[in-house]
Amino acid sequence: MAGSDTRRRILDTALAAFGRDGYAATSLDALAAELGVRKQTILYWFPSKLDLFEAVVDDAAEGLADAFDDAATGGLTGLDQVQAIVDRVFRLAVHRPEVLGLVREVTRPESPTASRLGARIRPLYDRARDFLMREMEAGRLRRSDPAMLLLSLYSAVVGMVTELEVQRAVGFEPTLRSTVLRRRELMRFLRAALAPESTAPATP
Amino acid sequence: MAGSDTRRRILDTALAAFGRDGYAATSLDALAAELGVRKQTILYWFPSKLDLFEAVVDDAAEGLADAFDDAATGGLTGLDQVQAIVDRVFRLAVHRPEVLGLVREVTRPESPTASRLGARIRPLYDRARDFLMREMEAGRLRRSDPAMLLLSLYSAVVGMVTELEVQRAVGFEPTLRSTVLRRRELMRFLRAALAPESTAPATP
DNA sequence: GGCAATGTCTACCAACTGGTAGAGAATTTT
DNA sequence: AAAATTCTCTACCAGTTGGTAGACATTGCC
Repeated sequence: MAGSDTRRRILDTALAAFGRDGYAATSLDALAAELGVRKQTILYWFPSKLDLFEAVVDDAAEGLADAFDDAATGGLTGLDQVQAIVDRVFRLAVHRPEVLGLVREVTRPESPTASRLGARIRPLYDRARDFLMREMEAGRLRRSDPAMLLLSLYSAVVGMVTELEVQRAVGFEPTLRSTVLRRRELMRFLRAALAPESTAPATP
Repeated sequence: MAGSDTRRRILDTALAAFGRDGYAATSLDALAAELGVRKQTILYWFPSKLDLFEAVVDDAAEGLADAFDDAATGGLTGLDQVQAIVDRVFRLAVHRPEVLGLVREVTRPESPTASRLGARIRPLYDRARDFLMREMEAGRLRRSDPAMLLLSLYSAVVGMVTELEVQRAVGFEPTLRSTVLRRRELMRFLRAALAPESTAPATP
């Protein structure tokens, strides 16, 4: 079964390439060269470039779902659960930045599979919303529109993480220490915004 | 001087296309077709595709700088100044989403001009950092690492705005009302994180 | 050993890519 | 009016793109 190993390798390498360079800028020839294989081998396993991309998206979505499951099986609640998920996403971002690059690529409205992502992400989204509603109901999170809040969370986390790239663009290389600091900063952000209203900071 | 009008039109259309589809997925032929002109006319004004892209980036950076200037000339301070800038960015995002799309494209590490953006954005960045430091010094903003905070702000705002796209991907069309709500939600976020420490919300 | 299935390859191809060379209008300068 | 400049065009081109057709090798099965 060396074959399905090839399939696996193609998926992994393609994920890295699509996540790094984007769909359009990734050519099958370049991909094949990176794999030490001919382009036609790729087309044997995936009938077209678009098919390959969709398979990669599905694969990545599965991986993301697993990561969330992993973070959600500790029986945590409220802010602790949120923190666990943020930690998990950060860890993912550190040793597999391509995955977030792919998310970024695929959420572009003109992406070849913008709608497909919708279907794949939807279950994750629904589960997260249910969690937030439950926690608000129980008074462990500040009450607000859970859908809106979720989008805020998503944008804060992904924004924070992908902006490692911006940091590079602005001119300084991100260090391990700065990454840790950033995660702490983000958690302060989230705690401030999510903690139940006990003592509201007065703003005239 | 119909010529420099052509140049202007090329810049505008190219900004839209690059911001919408990305650099690699935008072909000069398609661009020319959209402009009702031959590809060679584009290459007359900009010697190569990359030159065009750089010109577009410079143009957009200039526009962004103007927008910030516009928001910063009211003599506001502290959170009010932050709010004014956020409002301005949101307004930009609503009627010129391509600009933010371009920012997104250009902050990708493998972008053809990742480093160039650095140079163009740098002045904006420095100015903003100076402002934050001044306001922290004066006790009008909570004290923290200004560089880090700025990146957080950037990611929160851009994340929030570009995530209109994610919202579409997840399946529902963003309405005017939801956009307004989102901006309000973001400002709550920012106020919670930026307000000077008066009554710190207790978290055990 | 024969054979069928699986997997990778070579050889092509039409369409499209960014880019060059230079002709022909239109406008401005003299 | 002639000449020069500015602008857009037609005609190409070499390289790359995703994709097809089919030969060749390898494997497991009878």
